[in-house]
Amino acid sequence: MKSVEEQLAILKRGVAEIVPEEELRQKLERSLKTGEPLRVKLGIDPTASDIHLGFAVVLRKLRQWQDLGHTAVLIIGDRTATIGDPTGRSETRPQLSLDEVRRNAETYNQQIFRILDRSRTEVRYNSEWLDKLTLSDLVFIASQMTVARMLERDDFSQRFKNEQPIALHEFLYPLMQAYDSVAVGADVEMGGLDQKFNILTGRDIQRAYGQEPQVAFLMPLLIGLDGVRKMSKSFGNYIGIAEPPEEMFGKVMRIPDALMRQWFLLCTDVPEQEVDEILAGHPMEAKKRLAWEIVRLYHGEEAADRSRAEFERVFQQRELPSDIPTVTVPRELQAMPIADLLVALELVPSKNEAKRLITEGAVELNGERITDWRQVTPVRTGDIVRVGKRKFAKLVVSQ
RNA sequence: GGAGGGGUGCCCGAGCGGCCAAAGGGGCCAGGCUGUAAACCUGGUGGGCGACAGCCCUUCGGAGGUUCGAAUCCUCCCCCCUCCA
Repeated sequence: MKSVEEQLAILKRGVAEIVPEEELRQKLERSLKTGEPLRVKLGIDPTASDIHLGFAVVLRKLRQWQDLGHTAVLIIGDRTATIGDPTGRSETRPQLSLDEVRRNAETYNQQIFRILDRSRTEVRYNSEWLDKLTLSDLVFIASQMTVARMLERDDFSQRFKNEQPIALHEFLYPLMQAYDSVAVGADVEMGGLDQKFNILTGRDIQRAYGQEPQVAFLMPLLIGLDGVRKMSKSFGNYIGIAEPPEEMFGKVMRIPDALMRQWFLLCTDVPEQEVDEILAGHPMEAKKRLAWEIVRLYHGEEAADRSRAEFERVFQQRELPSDIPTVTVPRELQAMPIADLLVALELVPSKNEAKRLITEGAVELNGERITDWRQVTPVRTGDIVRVGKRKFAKLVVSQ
């Protein structure tokens, strides 16, 4: 086992906050002495099915804990998801049914172990203990928290100020998450910076149950593709870890330059010093390296090389992608106004949209811009249609 | 339970009888410029028909009603917020 200092050095890379850091050191020391691994908790509510790079930041950190010999306690919040985490929300979260949650959890499980080490992960569902709580348990837990503290939270106070409704059950969420820590006896709880309140509440509730409080281990929130807001499915500014390599590469290339440093530190294993060297060079080269590193992590080196070559071909050399999806054109549609053709082939959602795009010069047939949506050009097998920057289709006329 | 305010397009928000498919902003899409970055400039942003004009259909919480005509007025219902209890 590595020394406490070595462990801390690894763990602290990219971290946002450790509260309180001194307690973490003590726990690590004790663990080293007794040989007893720390129990590092991570709670996830399977509210969506895909895991994105932002969440991967926390997962990757948890993986580091595992590699240092500690135990990851992964809590699937099947019960808490039916409450809905109010963190950062400007409105009440939809409450999911237990069924939906379990279905999402399936997908999660498949993706999550692309990052975590399955053999060193203890997976628990929190309905296991939350559903056993009695009313008097709940009253006891709730009595540990005050309304004032709850309302201090930025998300709640914002909503209160903006006259947005806050449902009473939303107050229960942090308390239940906190009780999870009691149930599994967590030494450390991981989470994004936005989880600070919830995780600190865990300390209070653990204390109330006579347990040693956990340490809050908080990772920064990864900024999403828009360069402004945190990466999140609901903002649509994310990259899923299961996305195809080329897609991933292309999306990384579209992030604002200013994000590169954070992304390098949080999404790759490139040593900090090397990151600085990379960033000192041409920004585009740096970004390609970033994209390459990320793709490699989830799809392997070969896929990373391929994506890079593809990117350079299509967007820098402006050549056609090597792999263009084919679309079958029924024979009778072979000669019809181009706008209708685009709709019929489902390359655009409506004819108005097709007209718009054509008028704007976004549509090309075999490399030639089409400007009149009424144009009737009989298409042949092998013709290439391009819509906008990134949408290509190879036509195949059916016999 | 009482009093008041409010529900508008993906989001915020103006409109309060016709000129409203609905100002303005954000987001998004496209074009330009580039490093497919950002910033910036331009245009677009319900659907359908059409020769750029123009026409038709669906939309302003829900259901009815008044009117030649309603997002705008009336009735009932649903939901949200504030204050008092």
